[in-house]
This record gives sequence, C-alpha cells and structure tokens, in this order.
Amino acid sequence: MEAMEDFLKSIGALYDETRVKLLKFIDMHGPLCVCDLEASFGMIQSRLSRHLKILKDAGFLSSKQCGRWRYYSIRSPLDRFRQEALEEIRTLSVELPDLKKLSKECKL
Amino acid sequence: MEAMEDFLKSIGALYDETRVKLLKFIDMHGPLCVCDLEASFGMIQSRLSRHLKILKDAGFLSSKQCGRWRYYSIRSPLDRFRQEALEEIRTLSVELPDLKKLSKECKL
DNA sequence: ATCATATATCAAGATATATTGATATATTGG
DNA sequence: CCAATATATCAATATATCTTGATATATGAT
Repeated sequence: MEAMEDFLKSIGALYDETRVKLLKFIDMHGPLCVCDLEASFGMIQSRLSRHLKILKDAGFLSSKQCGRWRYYSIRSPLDRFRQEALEEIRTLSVELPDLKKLSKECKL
Repeated sequence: MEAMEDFLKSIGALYDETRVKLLKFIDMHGPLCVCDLEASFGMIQSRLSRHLKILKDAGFLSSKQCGRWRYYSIRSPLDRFRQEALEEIRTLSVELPDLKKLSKECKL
C-alpha cells in the first residue's frame, strides 16, 4: 500500500472513541472474541464486528479462528508508529467496562 | 482537556491528506503565512485557513502575527505522541509542491 | 441432518467533516 | 482616511463515516 494511504488508514482507525476503547480493552485483557466484547461493552454484534475489522485492516489487530469463536488480539509486532499510538492509548485514563467472558477455553 | 478528547483531537487533525501535506510542508520550509501556502498549493484561502486552525487547535502548529502576515510553524516543543506522529509523516514519500514564497521578511 | 450460536456483511438513515463562495475584521501603504 | 492585501469565519452543499436492523455463512451440539 502507498505510504500516505497506509498512514491515513492507521490514523482513521484510531479516530473513533469506540475503537480506541476496544484497542485498550483488548490490550488489557488479551485475546477476546466478538461475543466477549459484546457482553462487556453492551454493544450490538454488527457494530463490534465492523470496528474490529477496521482495526484489523489498519494493522492494529490480528485474529484467529478457534472453534466457534474468532479471537482478536493486538497484532505483534507492531511497527513503530502503531506501537507509539498504542502506548499513548495505554496512558489515557478512560472508563472501561469490566470483562465479561463468555467464550470458553478453546481446545484447538 | 480530557485525555480521550485531546487524543481524538490530535488524531482527527491528522486524518486528512491535505493537513498531513501541510504539516510536512511547514515542517520542511519553516514559518509560512497562509498566502505562501495558498500560492504553493494552489488552494483557496478559506480552505487553508480552516485546515491551519485545525492543526493549531490540535497542538501541532503555533502561529504568530507579523505585520500583515500570520506565520504558522511547527509548535515547539511537541509532546511525545505528536512528535512521533510528525516523525512518521517525515518518512512518508509524498508529492509536495515547490515553495512559492510571497511574504517578505518581516521586520517586527 | 437440524438447531442454536458466532460472526460478517449489507442497506438505510443519522451524523460528522470537507469544500466552496461570500462576508467580516485587521493591517499596510498611499 | 481610503484602498488593497491578508486572514478568519459563516452558510450551503457535497462527501464520508457511524449505527442499526436484517440477512448470510459457518461451527458445534444433539
């Protein structure tokens, strides 16, 4: 992808309070499936699925399917700028919901 | 300002190709007035003025009035995240116009 | 195979942001 | 003071993004 395009994509992914919170939450609580986030944030599934896709396409998240669940986690490694952005998000004092984990251990 | 609000403001300022180019251009060519940018980029004045205000309000630019011109430059110092964002922008290979400087040396 | 659960995607409406042209304010030079 | 230049702001329109509800696909349990 072109440099500017890639930069704007990463910036665009961060330009939404919901996504910043999701990123911070996933960073804190490790791999989570959509349904965990749905329960924790009280958001509808299509909205979460969309935001996760945007964060993934922008290079902040990776996902892996495990059984019936798709787990999202912080992509590793992050390039320098995305890493710095994540550090900045870690420093933000933001009210986040408690984790409500619905998905069980995945045996795959 | 609240942490999240401030973060989103800085991100929002960067989420526009025009503003990224302006930031890079001002970073390269030092203090410039609106009319210099107008001539260099071939953009209308109201559009430039608006984008410069957004970059300034977001903490990336400072301005000082000198005679009939208002000069915009990179704010110094930048906090860590904004500095990192600027570094990232410096690395972007982007086509920028040549500088056309209309404003004269300011004697104030 | 059938049903329930998990996730992704699409269409429609609501909201936010960008661009333009017009207008207002301020400064310089005559 | 008056005219020209520089800048900021506003209103209207165009464009992009977000949210919701509906639908489609896939996996696991019975």
